Amino acid sequence: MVRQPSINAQNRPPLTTDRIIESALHIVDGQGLARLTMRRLGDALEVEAMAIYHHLPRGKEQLLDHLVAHVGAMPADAPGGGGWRGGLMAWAHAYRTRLLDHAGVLPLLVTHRNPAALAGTLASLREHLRLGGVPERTAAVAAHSLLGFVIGHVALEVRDTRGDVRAEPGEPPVDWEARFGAALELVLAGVNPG
Amino acid sequence: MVRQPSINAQNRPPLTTDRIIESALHIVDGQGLARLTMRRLGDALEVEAMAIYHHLPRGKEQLLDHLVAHVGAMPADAPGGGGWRGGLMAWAHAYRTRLLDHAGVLPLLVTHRNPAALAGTLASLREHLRLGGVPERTAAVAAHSLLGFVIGHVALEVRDTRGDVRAEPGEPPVDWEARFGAALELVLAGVNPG
DNA sequence: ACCTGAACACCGTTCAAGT
DNA sequence: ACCTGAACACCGTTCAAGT
Repeated sequence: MVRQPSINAQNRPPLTTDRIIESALHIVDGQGLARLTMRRLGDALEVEAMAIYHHLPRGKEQLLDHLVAHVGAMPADAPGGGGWRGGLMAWAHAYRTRLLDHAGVLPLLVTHRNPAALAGTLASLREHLRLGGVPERTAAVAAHSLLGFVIGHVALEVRDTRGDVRAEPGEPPVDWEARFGAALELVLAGVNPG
Repeated sequence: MVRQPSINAQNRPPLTTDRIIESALHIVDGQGLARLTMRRLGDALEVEAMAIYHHLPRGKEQLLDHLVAHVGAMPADAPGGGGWRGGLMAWAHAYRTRLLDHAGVLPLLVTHRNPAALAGTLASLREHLRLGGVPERTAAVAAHSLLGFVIGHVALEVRDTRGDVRAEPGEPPVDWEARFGAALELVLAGVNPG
């Protein structure tokens, strides 16, 4: 074991904005949004809570803004082999997975917080449709329709599934993966090129 | 002025669960969810915060559960003159208005909190479609698709509009009412009876 | 430049006490 | 039964101080 010269006395990595975001997301994913506090985040980073303010001067607000950007930004690629419809379906499935993996930040997504966070994602959806031959005006409507649908559908999923799995008397449990796919086809069916 | 006999010494109406919910919703609508605290709610009701716990033993959690139920529950009527499609469009516009009026509770809607809150609304949508001749399986998918779409689309609206009206350089401001209507038609276009 | 420690003004909630 | 008042364990954040 060769000791590095001039290693930090406490032997810990320097505090960076990226490490703060990553650690915050880890807390939200594992314990829920309510348990994300500056003091707990400081503990996780082995630092006093107040040290965070040196990297995020606007404090917790700025931290939450970063979480929204981190989870909500996911541009769609230009339409490829599967055609624009197939490309959008793949994007929707991937975006759904992202939202489900970070369901704790979903409440932050339906707020005015960080208005620019979803702008890039929306713009890429419009461009994807435009390149697929969908006229400009329809593309704008379809982009809002698709992104809104995915967010709202995941909200319904989270609402129904998270928590203890209790057998309901009447109805069988919903296969959300299949349900989402079917609803997605229904939504995209209404979009016509030209 | 005839004085009522046995009037309350403090001359205030008795504290009820309904008055608590109503007052809480008023705070959320006017000042935002973050400013809804048990102490402020007590002030608004001219009561000590701790008095609320006598009506809502589970405290703030139970209060928020009530807000979700109050805003999220809005069954669709059976299909009438305008046909099932027209009925669903009217319902969607009304539900959108409801959500926009109480945008502060939207973050609570995309949580596992009060899982039963939207069950009645969803069931009424399924029944509406079923009565309109849409087969059972398609109706279930379409109900999730429609409710998810409305919630998600309102989320995008809130995200874009709330806050200071700043003129963006490139794009003109979105007419959200029209955009929602167009996207709604697009979503419903995919639903076919029989 | 980067982090700490104490302090301030808040929270939600409990618990014994009042009427 | 219904409400109060004090208390407890937390919050986010400021600010002067350390290195």
